[in-house]
Amino acid sequence: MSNTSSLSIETPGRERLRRRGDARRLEILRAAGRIFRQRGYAQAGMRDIAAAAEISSGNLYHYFRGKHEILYFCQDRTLDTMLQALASTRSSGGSALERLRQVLTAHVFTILDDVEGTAAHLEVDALPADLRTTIICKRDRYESGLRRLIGEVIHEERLPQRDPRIITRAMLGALNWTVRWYRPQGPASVKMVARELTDFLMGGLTASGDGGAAGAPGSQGGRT
Amino acid sequence: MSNTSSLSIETPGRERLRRRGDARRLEILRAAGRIFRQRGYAQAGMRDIAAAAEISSGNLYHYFRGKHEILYFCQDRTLDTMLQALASTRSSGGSALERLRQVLTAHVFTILDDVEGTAAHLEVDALPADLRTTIICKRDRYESGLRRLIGEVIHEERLPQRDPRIITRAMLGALNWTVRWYRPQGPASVKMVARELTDFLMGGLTASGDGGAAGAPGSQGGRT
DNA sequence: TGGAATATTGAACAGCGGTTCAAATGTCGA
DNA sequence: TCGACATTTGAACCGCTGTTCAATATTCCA
Repeated sequence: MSNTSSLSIETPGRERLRRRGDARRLEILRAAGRIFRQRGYAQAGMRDIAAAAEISSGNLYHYFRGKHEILYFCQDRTLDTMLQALASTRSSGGSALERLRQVLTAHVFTILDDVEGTAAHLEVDALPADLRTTIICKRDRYESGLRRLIGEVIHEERLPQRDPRIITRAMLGALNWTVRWYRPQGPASVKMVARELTDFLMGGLTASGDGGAAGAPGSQGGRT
Repeated sequence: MSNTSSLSIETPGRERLRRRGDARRLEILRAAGRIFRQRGYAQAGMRDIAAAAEISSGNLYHYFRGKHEILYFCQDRTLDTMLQALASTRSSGGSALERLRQVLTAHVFTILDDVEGTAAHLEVDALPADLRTTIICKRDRYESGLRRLIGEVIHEERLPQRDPRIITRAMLGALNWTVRWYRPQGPASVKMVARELTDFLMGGLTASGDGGAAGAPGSQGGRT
């Protein structure tokens, strides 16, 4: 966080200033996160972000090198939250099934929460190469942690072997997709959505291990 | 498709010309679809699309009113394919479970197929208002068709009641998310991905109807 | 209080990218 | 072959948007 080159001795005053700067920096990130979720990175203008943060557009550049960096820190913050949730369940001592449920629920909240929620971590492609590799690395850490957890569930519950990579991504897809359709004004609360989603992802639609008749491997309809 | 104002009588020659124009129009849409999937709508430039379609940038405007319209037709085509798949299973006479499996598989192919696949239908927000409403309407028709099918499955198989709207969107999320991670050069073929995904979505992770201990409604870790 | 460092502003800049356009070329029926 | 119409081109246009900058205001320590 502290990016100030520590050449000068930090007097108490300086310290307070820096703190105030960091606070403002966080406000900006929150505002940017909101705008990004509303319009997407490409559509969000610096002037929009500035307005949402209630400062002038030029002033943004006093806290960040540019739009890229704002996006970068948004993503970084979100991923940190998710990694933290992953880590905290690891020490919770529950069964793998319970821990997975906790992680999935936390994921929904991290994305959708109206105050702190961000979906910026979905726009990786918008980052320049150097920043992108850092983020992708962190994202992969989260994904592989989740994958390992899913692997544990499969092992503990003696479920039929499946490719955990694809299952992980299926879950991430279902979770991340919520930003595309969830609206706070809508009928469902974040809590309800998280509940229903995890229920579905954990339990699945059918009671049998294999989803019914393995129908029609041959192509049918449209252009399969 | 035929947008030519039908004031003039169509001579056989005109007809052939129009057909040739339509063929080119389709080539452009295919090329645009590829570019959109690679870079996303915002990052895709008209000059890129033109290059991919092997024509000059200015010439694009002889076939489409602008970038918006290209996206529009891409989305329209994709949705038509999906609606067709939905309709064709309806008359296939299989059980609801089988039909759902078919639709999910077809969905993956429609998105990921290397020749015809498009993911443009995910970028609804980029459209201007008038075009957007048309597309959203069609997309909703697909979604509600899928939702109905899922409802039938729940009813036929006597599964525990859940909110079909959220389940539908969970499935759509898992399916549509594939564009974010699937790479043709990667280890898995489209067929394998479709198979694993539908297996997961149909059968679910666990054998029991309710995914294990309903762990910890209380908040834990991170900022839930 | 004075002065140095920090914050803040809004106008100006720059270039990227969608679009337009006049001109050249190709196509087809008569 | 001629004329009408479709097709194609590439340069020029222009508005939008990220960014810069010089000037002004604010903050805080001595």
